[in-house]
Formats: sequence, C-alpha cells, structure tokens
Amino acid sequence: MLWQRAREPHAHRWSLPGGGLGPEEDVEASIRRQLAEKVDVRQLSHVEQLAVFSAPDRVPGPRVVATAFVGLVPSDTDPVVPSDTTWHPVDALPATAFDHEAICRRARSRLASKLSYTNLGFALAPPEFTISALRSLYSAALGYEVSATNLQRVLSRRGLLEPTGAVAPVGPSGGRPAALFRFVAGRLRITDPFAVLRPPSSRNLGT
Amino acid sequence: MLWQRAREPHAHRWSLPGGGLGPEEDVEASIRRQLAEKVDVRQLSHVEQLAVFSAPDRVPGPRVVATAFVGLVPSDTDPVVPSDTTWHPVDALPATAFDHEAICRRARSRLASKLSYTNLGFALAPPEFTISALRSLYSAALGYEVSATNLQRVLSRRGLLEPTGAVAPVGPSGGRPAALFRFVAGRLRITDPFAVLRPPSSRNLGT
DNA sequence: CAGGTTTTCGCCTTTCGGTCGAAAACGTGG
DNA sequence: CCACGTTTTCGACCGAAAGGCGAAAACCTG
Repeated sequence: MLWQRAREPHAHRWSLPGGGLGPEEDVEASIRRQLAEKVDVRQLSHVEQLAVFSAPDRVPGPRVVATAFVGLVPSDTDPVVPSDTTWHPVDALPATAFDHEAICRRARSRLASKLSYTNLGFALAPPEFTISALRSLYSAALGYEVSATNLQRVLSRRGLLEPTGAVAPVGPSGGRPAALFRFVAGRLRITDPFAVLRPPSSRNLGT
Repeated sequence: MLWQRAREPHAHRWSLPGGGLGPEEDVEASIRRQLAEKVDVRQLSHVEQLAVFSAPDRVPGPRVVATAFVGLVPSDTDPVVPSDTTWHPVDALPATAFDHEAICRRARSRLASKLSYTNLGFALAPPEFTISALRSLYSAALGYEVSATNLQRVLSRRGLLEPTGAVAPVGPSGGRPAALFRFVAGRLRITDPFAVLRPPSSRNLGT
C-alpha cells in the first residue's frame, strides 16, 4: 500500500506510509498510529519489524533513520483508503520515493521465507477459505506455483488447518464444490519455526 | 560479551557494547565501530540486525532508540578485551543494565532458530573442527542435545561440510582420533533458508 | 594383549514432501 | 436424464530427508 507524494522531495513518486516517532510511543505503536491514518488497523493480521534503514543519504536533507515494518492483511480485506493511497502488486511497483523499493523487496523476501518455515500463512488468508484459494495465496506470495495437495498435507500435518464443515459455492463452470477450511484458533499468532535438527526423541507434534 | 558500567545510571551492572550513531555512518558501520573499541572486529564471522528496541522508558532520561545486532565469533576465538569487559554464558547472565537482558534473550532465540534452517553454523565453528566439537556447539546454541550422526548427515546433504583429510589429536583418555572438517568455502556467508513447499520439479540440490 | 574410550559408519525405520491419477461432486447442453 | 466438461478431493506411490541404533574402527592405558 503506497501513497503518492504531493510535494517535494520526490513529488509524484509513491511512498510507504510512515512518519516520525512520538515521544511517548515505541516504534510499533508509531507505525500503527501512522497506518491508522490510512486504513482500519484492526484489519492488520500481522505486524513485525523488518529492518532498520539508515544509510546517511537515504533521504535528502537531514539524516532520517527508518525502522521498516511488514504489515499483513487477509486477502479478502479491501480497506477504504484515502484518495492519494492505493494498493500495488509487489511485482509491479510504480516509481517509488527514496529507498522504498528496496524496503519492499526486503519485505517480500521476508514474507516468502517465513511462509515456508512458520505458520505465517494465517495472516494472508481470510477467516474461511478453500484449499485452492489458499494455494493461490501461497503461490503469489512465494512467487512460484505450489501443489494444492501438498500444501494441504503440510499445513494439516503441522496442525494448522481445520475444516469448517461447510462448502464453498460452486463457480460458473461447475466442478465439485470445495470444502472450507480455517486456520485453527490458537495458531493465529506467529509461532516457532518448524525446525530440523530436533531434540532427540521428540514425539511432540500436532498438538 | 558484556562490559561493566562504572558510572550511573546502572553502575556496576553489565551492559552490551554500543553507542551513538555518527552522522556519516549507517547503523551497521556504527556497531562495528563501537565493537572495534572492545575487540578485533576482523574476528566477527557474522553480523546481522536483530531488532529495534524503542520503549520510551527503556533507559532513564532522554529517549534512546537502540538498534540491536547479533554478532557472532567462532568458538575458538578468545579476543583480548578491555579490563571492564568479559564473556558471559548466555544462560547465566549477571545483573544487566536497562533492557539488555531482553535483548540477549531475543538474540539467543534468533540464533537458535536460524541455526536450524540456514547455514549459520559456519559462524560459530572454527576453521577446522571435529564433528563432536560441532555437535557441542550446536547443542549449546540450540539448548538441547543433537545427534552427531544426524548433524553430520544433515549438514553434509546441504553441501556445507567438507573433510580436510587431517585428524585431530586424541584426548587424554584415548579413543579413535576424530577427522577434521571445515565449512566449504563459498558457504561462509548466510544464504537462503532451506525451505519446504518448493517449486514443482525443483531438481536443484546439493550444488 | 585385554579392556576402556571415542569416533565413524552402515543399516534400519519413520517422517516428510512431491507427483500422479482416479474418483467424487458439481454444473451444462443435448 | 444422460454424456460430458470442470473442479476438487483423496489415496497411492516414491524418493528424499531425518532420526535412531549398534557394530566396527581406531586410538589409549595398564
């Protein structure tokens, strides 16, 4: 989500939301406050620090050190945004201001990595979804196609997926109606990565 | 590596090395400069940003926003340090200043996670090592025992390990002399994590 | 040379991930 | 109402990865 700068520097270029750190807040409170001016922050399903960007010349004029965050919203949310603000596909960004394109690339890389070895998928998915919808989400976020069969098995084995019992309405071209799933409650915050080199005799999975 | 504060605030408590950001440097250059006052920074095998700590009351007096880094040195290095500075086991930290204990815990957690799904092990190991020495390193960093057999197999399969041909001198109680290994050159920087949910038909491993 | 110690290696089992194709469950059009 | 296309689901198979175990190897000491 970018907004188009009206004034110099970098007028007309697109910019990440953000702003100065207030005296009574930490950086996460600050970014949530900045975002609240753009969207309904209650729709944020996940927020995490990305990195500090501090090159002396990253912005013209006085030195500005930025703490970049990754904020995710479920794919079904279409928040109302101000007129200068729109969503852009991360693969086709417009001309961006300052180092914001590099920040976006880092964020995209972080997302792709964490999708694979954590339960972060919950943050991208709507409350209920079909496996093929989830497959599309993962494929888009990872940048390559994944198998629906395998995706379902891997997430299920990790104890993340749960069938709702309902089925989705069928599409215009027919086909078997898809079962609806949700991420299990209690796994809606990011947890430990799924590690290799486990402790010996760890028969603790799936719970 | 902590140094003991001589003056208030938090006199006599132990503190992470660090300091202010200079006008002509980014945060990584800054932390390397700060560390250079304590140790030989050429021994640093890996440096990465950890997180920003920015609670308004994290230090008394004017607000200080800190960008914390993780810096690793190989286990065989014993750098000369100033008289106020010593190494401490991360499981038994002394009384620390400010929020530095929380920072250490986060760093420890980050290290344990990354050891598992990246090639970060190279940063902890000396240039040459035996498998059991490496096993000790991994066990200490992860906080639980790992199998030497499995560790060697996993790292070998990832193409990270290479035998030197030499063997280590035997210990006082005898036993078969251990073969020496090294991390393969070219893998001495952190690379992409080893991901699950791979793209279809990716026959690209081991190279 | 017997006994103790440590490392190494091969074998086995389990788990995991990837692939494929058949079957199921819908529409639609003759 | 039946043949056909479409989409989803599921089971089966396979290879790769990881964990576990014990025998063998290679050293010491007495």
